[in-house]
Amino acid sequence: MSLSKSEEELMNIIWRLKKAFMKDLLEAYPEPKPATTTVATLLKRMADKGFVSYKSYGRSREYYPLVKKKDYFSKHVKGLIKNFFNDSPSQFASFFAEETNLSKEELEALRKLIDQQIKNR
Amino acid sequence: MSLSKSEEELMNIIWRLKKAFMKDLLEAYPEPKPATTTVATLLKRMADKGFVSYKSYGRSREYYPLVKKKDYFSKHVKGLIKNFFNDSPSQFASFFAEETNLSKEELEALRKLIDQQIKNR
DNA sequence: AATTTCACTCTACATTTGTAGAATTTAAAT
DNA sequence: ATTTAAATTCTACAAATGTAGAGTGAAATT
Repeated sequence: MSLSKSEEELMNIIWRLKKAFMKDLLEAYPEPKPATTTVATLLKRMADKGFVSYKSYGRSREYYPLVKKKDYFSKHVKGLIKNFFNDSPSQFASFFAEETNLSKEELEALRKLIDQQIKNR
Repeated sequence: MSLSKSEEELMNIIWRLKKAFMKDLLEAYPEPKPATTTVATLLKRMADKGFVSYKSYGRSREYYPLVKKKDYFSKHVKGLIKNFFNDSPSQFASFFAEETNLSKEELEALRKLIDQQIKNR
């Protein structure tokens, strides 16, 4: 089960805030903000799908993520790689290096990182 | 306008084959293959969305992509980066380098590529 | 020429998604 | 205690998606 577009948007807010009440979520939305009921519906669906949970405080709830952003994202990228790059991360990586417009600084930082990785093997 | 999950799957087949008649598409599908009419519906929707077109040969059509895989994919990754990494490709890159399990060889190949990129600036 | 086969169109329908009003609950404020 | 305000639930509904049967027309086969 995965999140839809607008659920994903909300999920991002929740990850960012770490935990939040309804009003925090609404505040965090950019204009034009959705109706409270819309967010409530999304939250319910996301809870059903197992992506968020909450702690009740009287009338209201403090929502928090059940899935780590890293994990969610990992799965995402893996899907992309599988679909578009014959399941080959390196094929993907080279595409990425060529196509994304990284600045010289960014590229150098990235190289440093890769060196680090190589050492760690 | 973007492609749905199953449209994307079909799109991948079309990219792979470069051009294809209905029967080629069906052949290319893994088991369990969808009904012809299902594929036809998807093709129609994809044509409406501007992702594929076709050349008619009598009773049947030869379909081909209107959008390059590279371009489609690019947009995809940009979206991901925007959503999950504050719009920072390098942040994404480092995540990628850390999380994806590239082999030493792959990492070295990737470094070579990055060096190339750095030179080209 | 008659029949079979294939691709396409039309129609259909269940599920998921995006969005939100109405009603309800309940805490907070007066 | 009464009113108000916020959060939740219920209900709804249009659009998008996944899937495919029925019907049609034309090409290929017999």
